[in-house]
Amino acid sequence: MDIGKNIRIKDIAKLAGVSVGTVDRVLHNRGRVSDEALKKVTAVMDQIDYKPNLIARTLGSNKNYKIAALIPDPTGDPYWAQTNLGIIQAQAEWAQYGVIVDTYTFDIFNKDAFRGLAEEVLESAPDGIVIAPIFYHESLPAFELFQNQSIPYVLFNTNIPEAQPLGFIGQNLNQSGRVGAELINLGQHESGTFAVLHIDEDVHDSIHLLEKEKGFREYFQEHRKHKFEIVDFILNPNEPTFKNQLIELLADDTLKGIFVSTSKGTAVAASFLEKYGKKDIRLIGYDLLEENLKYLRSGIIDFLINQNPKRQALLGISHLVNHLMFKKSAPALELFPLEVITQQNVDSYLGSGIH
Amino acid sequence: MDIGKNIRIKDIAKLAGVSVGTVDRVLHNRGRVSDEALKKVTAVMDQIDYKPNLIARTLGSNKNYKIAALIPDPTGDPYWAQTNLGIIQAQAEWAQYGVIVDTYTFDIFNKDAFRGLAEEVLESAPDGIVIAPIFYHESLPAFELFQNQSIPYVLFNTNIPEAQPLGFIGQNLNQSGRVGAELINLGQHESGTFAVLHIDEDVHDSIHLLEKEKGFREYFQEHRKHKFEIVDFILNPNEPTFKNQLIELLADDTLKGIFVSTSKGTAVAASFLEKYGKKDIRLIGYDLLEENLKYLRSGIIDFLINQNPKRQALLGISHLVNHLMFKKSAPALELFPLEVITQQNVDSYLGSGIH
DNA sequence: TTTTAAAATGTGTACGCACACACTTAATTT
DNA sequence: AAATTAAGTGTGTGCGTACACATTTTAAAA
Repeated sequence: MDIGKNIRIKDIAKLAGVSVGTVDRVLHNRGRVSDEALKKVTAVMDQIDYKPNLIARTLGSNKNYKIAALIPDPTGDPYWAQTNLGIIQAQAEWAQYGVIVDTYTFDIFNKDAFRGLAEEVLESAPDGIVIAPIFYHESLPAFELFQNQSIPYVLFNTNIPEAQPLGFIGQNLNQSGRVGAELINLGQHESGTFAVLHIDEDVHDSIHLLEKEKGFREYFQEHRKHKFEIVDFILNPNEPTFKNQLIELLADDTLKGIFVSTSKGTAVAASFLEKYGKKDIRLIGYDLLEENLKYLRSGIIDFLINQNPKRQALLGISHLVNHLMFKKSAPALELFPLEVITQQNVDSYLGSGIH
Repeated sequence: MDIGKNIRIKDIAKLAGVSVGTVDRVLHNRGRVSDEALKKVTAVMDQIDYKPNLIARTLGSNKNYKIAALIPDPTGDPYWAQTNLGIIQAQAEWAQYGVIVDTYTFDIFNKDAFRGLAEEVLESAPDGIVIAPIFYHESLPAFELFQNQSIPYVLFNTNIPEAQPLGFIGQNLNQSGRVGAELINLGQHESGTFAVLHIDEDVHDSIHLLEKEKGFREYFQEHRKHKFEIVDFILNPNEPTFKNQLIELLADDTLKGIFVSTSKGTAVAASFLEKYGKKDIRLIGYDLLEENLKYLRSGIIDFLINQNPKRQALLGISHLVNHLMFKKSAPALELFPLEVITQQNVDSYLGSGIH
């Protein structure tokens, strides 16, 4: 291995017996180059392993990139607040590289407002967009707009197969449900009932939640050691019937475990288990939200599956910057590991700067 | 927020009414600067938020950094092979920035050879060192050598409190044992026996393994719901008595679970459980080694705690590069999350490029 | 006061790449 | 054959920082 200096364009030029300008034209195939010169340069290129100095390249173009982040309003919403933290961290991390991240938030109950927002974003002419497209139908026209203006965009949190983004960052929801099933099933030696709860103020992403339930049920079909009954509920905590529905569920003495498909719903379910002294019912939910941590530490919640909303946002922006600034491509599909959080390992996650 | 161009040294100079050279001297406090000039520059610095352009800075210094990685010989050792993979990945990742990583391997049974290696490494005059210091006593003089030559070094895998490295990358072993205890205890409703096995060809890091056991036992002292007996063994698979010791252990009908403190030992224990049809005994071990994955998928192993040797090495080198090249400091203590791996989430870990 | 040293400050260049522009040579047109 | 256009090629500059070196200013010594 030759340890010395890296090969520069200048070196290629010298080896090929042409000027740096010609090499530059060959490398980026711009301008015109004679067949003869082209041959000489490509001959050298085949011989050596030229790796452009990304630092120098970036310094030269030295643009100030503007990135737009579209997420649901994080105010009073612990899940999207985590996402927002990821955006803020990305902002701080990339600020010194001249990257500016503008966050645009929308009301998760107001689909119409979302339509207008996409246009508002475009007016600011961003160089790239990261978006958590929780509205399926309303997102499609937005993507078309982005595509027309050829603005690269990255999806996270919710995947939309019809879109053609730079990449998607999230988790395999079906497999996530299977993990939930596996954890709820562990060490259960008697038959009984498991409940799947979709607790959400809104139903916009119920499709995604149902994907988790599908995985959950599939697991038990493949591992039918004991006879388990699985019941499922789609609950809205704002409905007056909500409380009674849960109480009725808890009254079932055969209930062995509860799998909550939403992060916010997890704490709600936990509060009921605590209130009615049902500590022995295994509870599995999502995400390291403050409330959830409290119940995890007190033993009400047994497992949390970490969706890592913060890092999803952080990585989404990093992908975009790598694409824009360093012309580095990232995998189109970045599926995060399905992290299992328990009382004993939760601190190791909270302490780790990466997560 | 002012979106325009970032503030450059040139701008500070103009605002302070001095030259860029003076600003440079103030920023890096080199050379002499008059009180008056110092005051003018610091006054401007207080006003504005100057963030040096790391790209330009790096381009200028444009050195070829040489990093030495000291690890146990990965040949025929799946754990250190993972570590080696991390080094190779780091190599590829940083190659275009002019970073060269030289790997020095040593025999885990030959402490004397290790002493010589440290000197050999120093002869190559590396700019930084990453090291997995599995020999406690033999490492100390090596660190002193590094310190004397003021070569920055990063520890990973094994922490040595007496050392003064740039940072340590690893896990909290006590807490790791607690996680093992928690997982082995989950859903166990009858009293019985748990075994802690330290299966290792060598005893050099038994101190560290015992730290895991300590955490394991502490967990049960704090959560004494049922009456559990905990037995522990330090076993060498090369000893002739090894097989019988394990068979004897498995003959105990009250045995509910086994916690293996080493990654290689995990597969060994699994093979015994499989051979003697003791599938119901809960088995918890370490790391995503090929062998372990096989037993995890077949259900012999119930949980693996991921120590992520690959990423430990990768991150160790990244820390060093950030320090050398970008003058960015990293946390002195990077404790990885204690990742719980199960049959259902293992693929999400293997598929993820980050892990 | 002049000389000499020290302190303070300014100027210039390299780092590697991208891109603008000027220049040379060859091919057409007038 | 001269003038014009096009094709091909080389030169030069900026990006922001770091650092070497030249230059100016100030203080101390002769």
